Amino acid sequence: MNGIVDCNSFYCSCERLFRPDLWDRPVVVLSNNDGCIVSRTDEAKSLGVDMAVPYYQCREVMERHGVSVFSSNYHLYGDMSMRVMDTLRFLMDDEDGGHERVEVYSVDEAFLDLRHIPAAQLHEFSLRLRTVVEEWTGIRVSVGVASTKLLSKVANKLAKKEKIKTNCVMVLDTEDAVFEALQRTEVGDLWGIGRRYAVKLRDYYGIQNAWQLRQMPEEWARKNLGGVVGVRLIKELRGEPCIEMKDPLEQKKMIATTRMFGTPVYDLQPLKEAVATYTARAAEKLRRQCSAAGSVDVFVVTSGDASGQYEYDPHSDHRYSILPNPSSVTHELMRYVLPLVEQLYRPGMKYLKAGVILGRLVPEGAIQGNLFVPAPENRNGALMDAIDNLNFSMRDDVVKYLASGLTRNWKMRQELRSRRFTTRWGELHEVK
DNA sequence: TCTGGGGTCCTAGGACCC
DNA sequence: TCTGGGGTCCTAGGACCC
Repeated sequence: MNGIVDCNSFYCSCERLFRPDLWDRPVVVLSNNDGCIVSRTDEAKSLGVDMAVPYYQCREVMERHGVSVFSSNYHLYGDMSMRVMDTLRFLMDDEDGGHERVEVYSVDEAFLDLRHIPAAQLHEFSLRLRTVVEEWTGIRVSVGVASTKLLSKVANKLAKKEKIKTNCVMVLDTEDAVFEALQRTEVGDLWGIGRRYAVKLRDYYGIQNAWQLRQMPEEWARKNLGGVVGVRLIKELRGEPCIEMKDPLEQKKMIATTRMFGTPVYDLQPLKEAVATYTARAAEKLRRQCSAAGSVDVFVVTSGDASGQYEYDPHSDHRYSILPNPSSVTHELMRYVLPLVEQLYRPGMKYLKAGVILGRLVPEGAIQGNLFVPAPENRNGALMDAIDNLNFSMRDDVVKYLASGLTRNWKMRQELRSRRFTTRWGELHEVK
């Protein structure tokens, strides 16, 4: 059997850890740039605060009801995530590095391979996971268990919907249980069915719930639900596992760093500084997984012109270069990135966002030589190591490239961020 | 004034090869 | 005069996830 553990309102739960006064109060956390709602507690949800809604649209309602609002504090969430995952690995007896039973799927979710747990003990074991994780980390989780990943996601969602009745744990171990769960699951709530497909299924095919979808033939899914993706979805609904546990050592195939600007940018210089900064960040991620990039892609998003258009009507444009030799050295990447910014720049435009995407990644140890271009003599590995170590140990960017700029007026807004309680000495929780 | 960031997988279609 | 069939590789774009 397969399980999934999912933290309840993860970002909000992290904020509550250090604010016990908010324990039963409505809380939300905002995306970068304080743009929209990315996490909300049940209390906020019942006030009608929806997920992914722009902050400015529900600000008034939230103020009226005294909702506590936080900017994203990724230092805190990242650290808490590690603690939760470590706890799961311990409880799953997953420490010897052999076959991995815990697959970290996102910052707040992990799939579990439960084949070693006897069927009769699955429920008790899941309850134990839930209880111990809460005791050790303070984070409450929900557990769903079933024969496939997709079905365990269904179980998890239902467990979370009826926390009191289920104690945040649901095991679908009989045909009847699966039937009932799928009947109660709207098709748009299924993992793999997004907004587009949900509308199509409901309006065009009259399919409302997951059980109805399960009755559809595979060939129909191949035609109308994204090819093999749709077929896999139907099979998983029927209890036939098609989505394997992923190898945790797999490397990323692309690495991106992209940001909205805190305030719009109009000039070339700050635009270049921002993109240079993103390049440095992306290159760090690249080196952390010991890869080198064979291509760089820069994109910008504009809206109207500098005269101040009213409507929000974003347009994006991009340019890319293929590197003669894959590289992971920040300033080598910048040498290809910055001319692309100049190509993209149009005076008088209002820039809202920009980003860098590193592609064609290869393992650093095995960079293929280019027959026609001599490899750079010094690969600057030691310099990059030194910068990475400094920046990592001091946490902030103490060493940076001049191309990244010094003033950084375009940096994102984060006006409501809590302290980095668990990762900064200077921001530790104080007990009086 | 104003809507995040970082990924994955898949398909269609064009260019090119023999 | 007239123009196949089979294959690969690449890119753009769509859909999805959290």
